[in-house]
Parts: sequence; C-alpha cells; structure tokens
Amino acid sequence: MTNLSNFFKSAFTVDNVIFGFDEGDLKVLLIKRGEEPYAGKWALPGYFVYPNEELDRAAIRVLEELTGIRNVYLEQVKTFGKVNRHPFGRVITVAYLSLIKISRYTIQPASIALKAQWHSVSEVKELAFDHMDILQACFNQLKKSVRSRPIGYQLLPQKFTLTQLQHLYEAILETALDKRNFRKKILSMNFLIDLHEYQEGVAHRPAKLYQFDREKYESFLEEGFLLEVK
Amino acid sequence: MTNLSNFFKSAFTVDNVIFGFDEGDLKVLLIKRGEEPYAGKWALPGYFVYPNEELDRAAIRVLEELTGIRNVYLEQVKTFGKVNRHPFGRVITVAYLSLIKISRYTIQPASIALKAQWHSVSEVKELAFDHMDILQACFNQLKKSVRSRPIGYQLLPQKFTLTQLQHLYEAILETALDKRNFRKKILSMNFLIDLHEYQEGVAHRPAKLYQFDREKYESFLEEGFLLEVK
DNA sequence: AATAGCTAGTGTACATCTTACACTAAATAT
DNA sequence: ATATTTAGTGTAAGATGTACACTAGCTATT
Repeated sequence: MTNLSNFFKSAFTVDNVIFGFDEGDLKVLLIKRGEEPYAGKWALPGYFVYPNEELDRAAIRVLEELTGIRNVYLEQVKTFGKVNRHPFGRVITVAYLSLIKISRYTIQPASIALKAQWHSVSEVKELAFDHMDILQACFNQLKKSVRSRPIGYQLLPQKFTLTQLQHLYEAILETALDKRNFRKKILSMNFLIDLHEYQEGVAHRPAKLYQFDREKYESFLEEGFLLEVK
Repeated sequence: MTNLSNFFKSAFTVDNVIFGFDEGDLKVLLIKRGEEPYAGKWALPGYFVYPNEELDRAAIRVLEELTGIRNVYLEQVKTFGKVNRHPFGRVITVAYLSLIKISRYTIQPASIALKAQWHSVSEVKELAFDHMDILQACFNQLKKSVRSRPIGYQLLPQKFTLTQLQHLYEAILETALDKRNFRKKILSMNFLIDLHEYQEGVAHRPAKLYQFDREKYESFLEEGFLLEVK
C-alpha cells in the first residue's frame, strides 16, 4: 500500500479514569452518555481529540466539558485499540488517570453527559465500549503507583491525622495495614510536619494533626521511593 | 461539533524500540528510512496501523516487515501524540518495547527500510520524528522493569555464567554491581539451576554454568518481584 | 460523678535484608 | 615457573521489616 491517505480515516479519543476519595471510600467518576453509541449507558468521561489538539490537553478539556472538573493532574496510562471497540469506525483511545478529593470539586455534567456521578469502584459492573477493561487497567496502575510515590496532598484536608492517611492507603490497596508499622514507616520518610495541634469536638481522644512538607513531598514525587507497608 | 466524521481523518502508527544485547553491549535497532518524510534518516522501525488491525498485531507485523525480526514479545509503553510530530497530518504513535538477543536474529531490511542496524544506545543522537523522545521513554521503562521481573531468558545462551547475567544487568542499569551481593541476591531468588558444568577453553579459571528454571522464571514473570541490587 | 464507648498513640524483640569489603582458586599464555 | 585473567567465596554491622497489646484521653450516657 503506497497511498497513505487510506490510513487517514481513523479517530482517537481520550478516556479519563478519575478516582475519587472522601472519608474512606474509593470511587470512580462516570457519566451517563447522551449520544450514540451507548446512549443512556454509563461510561468513562471521554471524547474525541481535535485534530489540532495535544493528547494531554484533550484529556483535560474533555474532562472539564463533560464533568466540570478542572485543574487536575492527569497521567497517561495505556492506549486501547481493539478493532471493533467503537461501532462508528476505527477509534483508539488513550486512557488517563487521576485521583482527586471528591469534596473539593463540583460536578456539572454537560455536553454529551446527561449525568455525572461517583460510583464505588467495586460496584461498577458494566460500562460502555471497553471501559471496564480500561477501568481495571487504571485501578491496577493506581495500586502500583501508590507504592512508588507519595499520595494524599490532593486528597486530604490540609491538616489531617495519620489515621486518615492510613485509610487512604487502605482504600487504594484494598487491604488492612498495621497501625504502628504504618506510622513508623510514614513518619520515617519525613515528609509530614507535626503541627502539635489536635482534633476538636470528637467523642474520643483527639488525634494529632499533620500536614505535608510540600518541598519534600514534591521531591519524592519526582524521584520516587519504594514504600512497602503491611 | 456534532458531525463526527470530522474526527475520522487521523492516522496512527506503531513504533518499536527493540533493545538488543550481546556480549555486554546494549543496543537499539534502527532503520534508515526510504520513504518521506525523513527519507534517508535513521528512525525507529515503525509504520501505520491498518484500519482493521489490532495495535499489538500491527507492532509485530511492522517489525517483521521492516527488519525481518519475528517472534518477539512486544510490550506497549506509551502513546506519543504531539500535533505536529508528523508532517503529513495528525498521526499519533503507540510505542512498543522489546529486549532481544542480537545474535539470535537475522536482520533483513525491507519495505520502507533501506537498512536496519544495531546502534549503541548511548551513541544515538538524532532520529526522525520525535523518536528520540520515544527512545528515551522506553529506555527509562526498561530500567524500571528490570527491577520488577526476571530477565535473561531470551538474552543469554541456554547455559550461562553468573558473570554474564551480571553484565546484562549492568548494561541495562548503566551501573556497576557488586559481584558478591549480586550473586547472593540472584541465587536466593531460586530461579537458576546450577548445572555443575564449567566453561571450557578459557584462559582463566572456568566459571560454573547455570540455566533458568523455566517454571520459576515464568511464575516470577507473572507475579513480579522486587529486586534491588547495588 | 462514674462509667462505657471510642479512637489515638506507643515500643520491643526477632528475624531478615543490605551493604561494604579482599583474598584464594583455577585455568591458559608466555 | 610465572604472569595474567576471571571465578568464587564470607562476614560483621547496620538498617529494615514484622508481629503484636496495652494505656491515654476525649464525649456520651446514666
């Protein structure tokens, strides 16, 4: 085949897997589609990339257009390209991942999204296209990445307790962690600042409050680390 | 924009980053392009994906067509999609990675490849398109993945010495490793079989020969491990 | 005022792993 | 006989991982 124009008949989309955390529960943001194909079905918030648009920017734009969410960091995870994954033609999709604090964002469905809602990850059973595969791949990626860099900065209140941080890890890793070992490990990494302040108005012994040492947190983000917790 | 047909004017390609190892040197397989754009320039072996072709299969096909290499395991790494990365239109490319034993394959350039040659990774300075970026990203990925699963099965002779295995790690990680610690670590993982045989005809003390315990090797491939060597 | 209920917070002993480091062994070449 | 080359080996000290149970301090309830 020497006529390259035959190749220029495909399209590509971006799909965003936005994990949300609030008060101990891990969720994923889905939209109810108002456009064919799969109109009326739940799907990941995704859409076509404009011909003159960077992939990363498209992911950001599409997310905002469909859900109203902006100012999130999106990370490319994997590209899905099965021949018949889209009924309208050959469409490959680049999957992006983010993890945000649910209460910090207001969801405003628009464009082809009739609704946009948080769903518990474990309860999602059926999605449009191959979005279940994409969700699964991104969830696996999330679990992996938790072990190699710090999380929490976007997810917890500015002042938080060690128990809150532990619950975040437990939600993502889907496992229980030993309180003492978790504290030892996290504190030894030295990216938390002890505020010498305490919770107020709780019906039990109040917990100490911490915040992230932003500089150290960010240098770990770049360099990565290896955190194994049991 | 409601007319979706405007989106179906793009193309996608696959690009293969094939790392090769033989006798201690880490190389990458490049082709000299015989087609515009970048005719006459060195590039990664990549080409357009057919509209009815799976991405993974396309990567395999393109690699064979351009270089004659087949039966390799290719792993998707990342998708590159800068708007102007291809002068003929919007083309995003999915990068695939493999690591093979150079002497086990015969290179036969064909199709748009005028030549196909191994180049030392560290000496590659300029490539067509954004292929330098792609090469860099794949090299980083290779270094990472070496730490989480076994390598060598495809790269070393069936019977090999621990020093050969160490040289492989050193070539990929671009660092020197401590002989005793490396041996202790590798042997403790238990995926090597001591053959109780020795090198012959070498002008020094002959080394013991080992082979991989295929079952254990493969179960590690699936489950992964965490190997830190210094 | 006493107590029940709840979550916070803490230490240790043991085993395992990491790291740095230098000499002897066994072959060929001269 | 000796030089040259690579193979092969052990240990001590420190760091890290793991399992595990009790006391502290608040509010709510009676």
